[in-house]
Amino acid sequence: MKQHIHTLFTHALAQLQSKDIDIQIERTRDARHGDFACNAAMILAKTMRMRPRDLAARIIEHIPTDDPSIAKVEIAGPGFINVFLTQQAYHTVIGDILTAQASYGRSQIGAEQSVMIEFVSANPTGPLHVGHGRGAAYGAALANLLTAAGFNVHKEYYVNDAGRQMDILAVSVWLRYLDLCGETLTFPSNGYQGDYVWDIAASLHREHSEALRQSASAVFKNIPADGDKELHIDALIKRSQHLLGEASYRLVFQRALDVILKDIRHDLEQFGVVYEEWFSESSLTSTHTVQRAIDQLKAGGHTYKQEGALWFRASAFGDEKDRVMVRENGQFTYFASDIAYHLNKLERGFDHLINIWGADHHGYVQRVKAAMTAMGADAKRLTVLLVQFATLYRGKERLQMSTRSGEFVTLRELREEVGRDAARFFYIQRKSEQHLNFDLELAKSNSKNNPVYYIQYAHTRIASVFRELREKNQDWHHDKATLGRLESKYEQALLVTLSRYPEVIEMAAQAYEPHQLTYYLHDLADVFHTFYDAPGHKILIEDNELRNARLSLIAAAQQVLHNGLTIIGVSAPEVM
RNA sequence: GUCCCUGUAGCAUAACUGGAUAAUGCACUGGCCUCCUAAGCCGGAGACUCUGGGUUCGAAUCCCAGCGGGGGCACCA
Repeated sequence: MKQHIHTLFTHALAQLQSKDIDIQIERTRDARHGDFACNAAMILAKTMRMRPRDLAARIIEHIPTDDPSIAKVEIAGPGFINVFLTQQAYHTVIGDILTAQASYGRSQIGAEQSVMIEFVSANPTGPLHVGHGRGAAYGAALANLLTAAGFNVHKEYYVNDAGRQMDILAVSVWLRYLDLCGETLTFPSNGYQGDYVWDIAASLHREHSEALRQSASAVFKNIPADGDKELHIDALIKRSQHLLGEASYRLVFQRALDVILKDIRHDLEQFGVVYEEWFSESSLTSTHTVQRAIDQLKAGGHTYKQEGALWFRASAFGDEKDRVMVRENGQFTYFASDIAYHLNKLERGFDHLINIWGADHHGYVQRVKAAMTAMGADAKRLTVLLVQFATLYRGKERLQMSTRSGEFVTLRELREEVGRDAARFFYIQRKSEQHLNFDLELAKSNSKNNPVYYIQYAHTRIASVFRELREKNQDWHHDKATLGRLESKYEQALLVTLSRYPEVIEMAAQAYEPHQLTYYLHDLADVFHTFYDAPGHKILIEDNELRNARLSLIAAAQQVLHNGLTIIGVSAPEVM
């Protein structure tokens, strides 16, 4: 609809001047200003040396008067051109919705371009906590939104299964295992202390009995004191690898990784978040992609050696300073893997890359883009969306979240406490760059006033009407000839809101802002509830024609509620 | 110190990305169930959009300065 108006104005302007002008058509806030407004006259007034209202009058002359969707066109205020639509224009919306069904609102702006969205990608060193939930909900909703906008979306989780944190996890598990074997030891303060570590250790103990046992004194002999936490844990890693030997260490390491990854995957599935691919960081090393990325940068002359380390000249590409890729001890940095990962993404041929990162990764954006540029890629293909932290409160008390100390609140706990639908909705209700205060007590105690239930309830009420209709054995089929009976302001408001849906999808997708959809759905539910409760607006009435017209209307509303809720990952229940 | 995000009713957030009278929920308050689900509806009160300049026909939105909140500035991941 909006597109149609846009086309009419573009043609009208083309007849007034030769240049192509990018005009804006907007929904009006106030019904007295019509349905759509165009501000072209005010913007062009200066360059055309005319008064805005005079220019508006000339533009209107070139709007066809016989267009079936336009009732009238007016000039208002400083030079707005307001467009009023005909009833007929709105009636076609219902037919569109009922015909297209689940695909109503799908747009072609994506033009089948491929987009890869990488999100969550939490280290597999413990269960997901509530902070990860935000990235999960946001990423999944954004992926659905982009799909609806006509993009080919590929969702991916980058598994950091290499590196020191994983070794710390493996050692943590092994030490707990030794404890279960009856060894007496002091657990390193830098180790992972969550209960899940005990669980993994217990499973190892059940399966391998004491086969992996070493004496605590052998493990801790000559290990630097825990006063220097980093030194202490690093020494323990080396000692564990030495005592266990390659194969056994690998066994402990792999067990920890498998259990946690399986848990994360399960957790996300329960949260309604599924991926096309779980990409392993260590595969980058085994396929020599890291080395290849480094060689490519070397060949381009973007590296240098200093103090035994290999540096990438990131500062030459807009980063604050140069970055190390290969450490003095010969190991790749995390950054080196990251460059390789992005090289791999580029090679897979995606048109757009989207990374959803926590705000703490802010410093990484520039350097990754710098590396892409240095490798000859267009850094604009990569969009990094930073999601601010979610802070969890229980009443006034702010809860601490640290995977290391094990005192975090997990995503699973949150889901069990407030429910999947409410959690998904709350997470994306605000802009991603806005801080999120999540008060558990409020979410629980106020669950009846929850906006998500308000929207779902609208869907349920409609389902209930159709249940009633079936019970009465009454027949209904959409007949556009009856739509003329929809004359009240309540019915009109519903029609207007329903017609906005495709525009909302496009705007939300283009701005990467799923929260726009949550607000729209609340609007739609609001307009529906008002209609439903308005005097004289009962749906199942004797007047067949009006009844059928209203049934068409609410069937369309139900479809749009369903479509929108599906995109944000919330269920559309038949009964509540 | 520097870079990024941010400041809107008591609280939490919107504002079609520069448009017309700043919207929604919670909290507060007055009404509505012989009626398709009251997880609902109708009404009331509540805002100098942090401050001071600037750009514009028009600013919560853009620019500059200041004040407050969060985050980043590793041969950690």
